[in-house]
Amino acid sequence: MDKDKIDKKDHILDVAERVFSELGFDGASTRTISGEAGVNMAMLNYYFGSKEGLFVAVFNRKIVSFQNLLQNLGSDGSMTAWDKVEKYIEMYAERVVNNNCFQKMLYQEMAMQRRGDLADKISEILMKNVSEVHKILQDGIDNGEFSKDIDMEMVIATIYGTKNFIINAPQLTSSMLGYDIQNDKLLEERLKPRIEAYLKRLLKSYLLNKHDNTDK
Amino acid sequence: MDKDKIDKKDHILDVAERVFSELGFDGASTRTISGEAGVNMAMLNYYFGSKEGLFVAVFNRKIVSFQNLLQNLGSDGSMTAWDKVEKYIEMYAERVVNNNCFQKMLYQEMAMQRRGDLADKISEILMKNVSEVHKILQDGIDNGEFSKDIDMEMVIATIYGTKNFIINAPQLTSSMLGYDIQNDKLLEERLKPRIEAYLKRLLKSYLLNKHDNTDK
DNA sequence: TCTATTTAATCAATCGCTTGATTAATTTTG
DNA sequence: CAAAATTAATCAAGCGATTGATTAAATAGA
Repeated sequence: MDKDKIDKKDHILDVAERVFSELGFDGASTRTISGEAGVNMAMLNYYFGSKEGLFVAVFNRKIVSFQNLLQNLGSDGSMTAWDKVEKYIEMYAERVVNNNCFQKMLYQEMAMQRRGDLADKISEILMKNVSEVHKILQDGIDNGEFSKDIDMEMVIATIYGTKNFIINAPQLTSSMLGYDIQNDKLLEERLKPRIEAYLKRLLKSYLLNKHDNTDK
Repeated sequence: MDKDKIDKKDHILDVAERVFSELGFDGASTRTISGEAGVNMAMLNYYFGSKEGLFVAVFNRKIVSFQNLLQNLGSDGSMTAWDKVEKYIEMYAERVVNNNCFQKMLYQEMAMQRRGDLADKISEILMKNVSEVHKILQDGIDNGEFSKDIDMEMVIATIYGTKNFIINAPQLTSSMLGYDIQNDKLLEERLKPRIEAYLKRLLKSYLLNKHDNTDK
């Protein structure tokens, strides 16, 4: 049946997503992926053309949800800029829990920029999100909510970077925080609200604060 | 000659460090490393035992400079806690320029936590740095300089994460910032001072600021 | 409707290649 | 000469990819 076919491809993508993010592109062999998915090795090439094709397929499946996450938020006229930032932080913290496996793989692949076209494609997609946040921040500056001399690009780097660091260096951050962030329960109940509260307050004091010009 | 031997090993380590950080552990083959270093492949095993031994050797060579970077700073009684934070940010921004190649590899390896013992070793080393920063922040709280309810661990994640994000996703951040951060000149003249100024102000407003307790 | 034909899905087997590592022979050094 | 350093050649293992055969499903022809 058609439904079964789609399910099977989706199942492969699910497994591939997990294995890729656990072992990286190189570390994840097609044998491992097909083995864990319970399908013949040749099926990967049959469905996705190549190993890289499979990787791209995993990536593409996520793009849609990536795309429109911010769209509505940015164009919502009923919220203040700061409300939007808060809302974005909440959406982002949510992804920490749900998509961290995939995002880990994504930034791994981007970090070692082999297969340059793919890394470019990834960053091109992410730039759309960046642009949306950028727009929100710019609006906040324009309407006087935010300090006019904030470094918008660095703020974005902080939001993404803080989360990525915690997720991508789990041994270190688990040791730092005193609990295992690879444990889903602890991730949801402790880390997620903590990141959320922290980022809100950190950015609130930076964006809204009126800075004095006296440098020590 | 003894000097030549040491030079040769050091040359291999230089090349290995670069190739590892460009291609990752898996992507960097021993043939590539030995080829670019201009030595026979077997020399890597002759000198370092194995590929992983070579990686550890590259890592160990850096440890010493890692270790004592913060040591003096933390135990300096003549500085305020905030002065120490500023100084640390400056030291850290300096490393952005000088060691980003190595640090990239380091976080790559930690991210995909295969070869668990190695990743554990890396994070164990880094925890020493984390502890030093933690101590500085705690001192600041204790003497009333910093707000008592700051999230110290998250602050650390922000410092490391912001920089790592910029360095590890160069395509994305170059596109964001409008100039190529892989260009050493631009990295030194534009990115480094920018990160420095940004982190100082970001953390200053967070650490020193007195927050009101009204949540919208 | 029943059969014939085409298409899609799946498989085991294997191809050529690269990997990290090792060997044994050779060269250099002291 | 003996020890250390270096080399070319080779190893088994694992890789991604492809093959040709087999099965299941869909379609067409009577």
